[in-house]
Amino acid sequence: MADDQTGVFKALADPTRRQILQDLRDGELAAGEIASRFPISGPSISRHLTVLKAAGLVEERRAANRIYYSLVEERLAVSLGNFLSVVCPEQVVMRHKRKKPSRTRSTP
Amino acid sequence: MADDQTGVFKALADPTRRQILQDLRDGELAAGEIASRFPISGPSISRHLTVLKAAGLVEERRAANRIYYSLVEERLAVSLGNFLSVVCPEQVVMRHKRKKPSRTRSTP
DNA sequence: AAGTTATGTAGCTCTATGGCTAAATAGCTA
DNA sequence: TAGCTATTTAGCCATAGAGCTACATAACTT
Repeated sequence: MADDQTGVFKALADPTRRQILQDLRDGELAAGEIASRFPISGPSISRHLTVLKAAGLVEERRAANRIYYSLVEERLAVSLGNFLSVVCPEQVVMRHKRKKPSRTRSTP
Repeated sequence: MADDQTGVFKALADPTRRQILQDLRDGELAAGEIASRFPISGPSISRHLTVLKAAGLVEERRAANRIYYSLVEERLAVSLGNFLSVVCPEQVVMRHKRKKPSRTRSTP
């Protein structure tokens, strides 16, 4: 994909893909489970998942027969957050999430 | 455009349009001034501006011969912010901007 | 091994997108 | 009015995008 940011925004430009991300908010789902939520064909969903994966917005985990997809929240937050902070820094605040806290204290 | 959100995300999917928004961050610019910053033709820029305007991300002001475009910051912040707050609410915080404070007190 | 389920890949079609040039419009300026 | 500048509109082309069906893979289940 062109640059990194373009990959993310292009991925988000499709309503089906945005809905997939939203569906993944509550936890991972197998490809088929995702497909069953939409009126379009399995292969089409498969391609949407490929696009999301290429953009780094989802990850896959293979187990048995299935392929489970899950949201990469930080990727999404960082991409959009970066753009927002450049174009309208006054209106949105990124909540910084430590990548690796030096010593894990009480991480709820 | 499909729904509102799709209009915004599709508009943002193009790097030239994102750069235009970024250029407008420092204040309004005439169409020609914008065009002169890119290696592509005037008419192409004009169409990009039409897309941004349709998405509600820029506004135009006509003065004399010129058409000045300016950023609609809130539109951008609210669209992306809404989506982010649905998909990964933990990571980004919208800074609420009062539309019309009933009585302006000490707004920190 | 054979069959079944879960997904992805190939290849086709149609529409949308983005770039270009040429021409139209709008509004100054002389 | 004639002409100049700024910008958009029209129309063309090439590429990308999204949907579909048919087929190929992968991995379980008998």
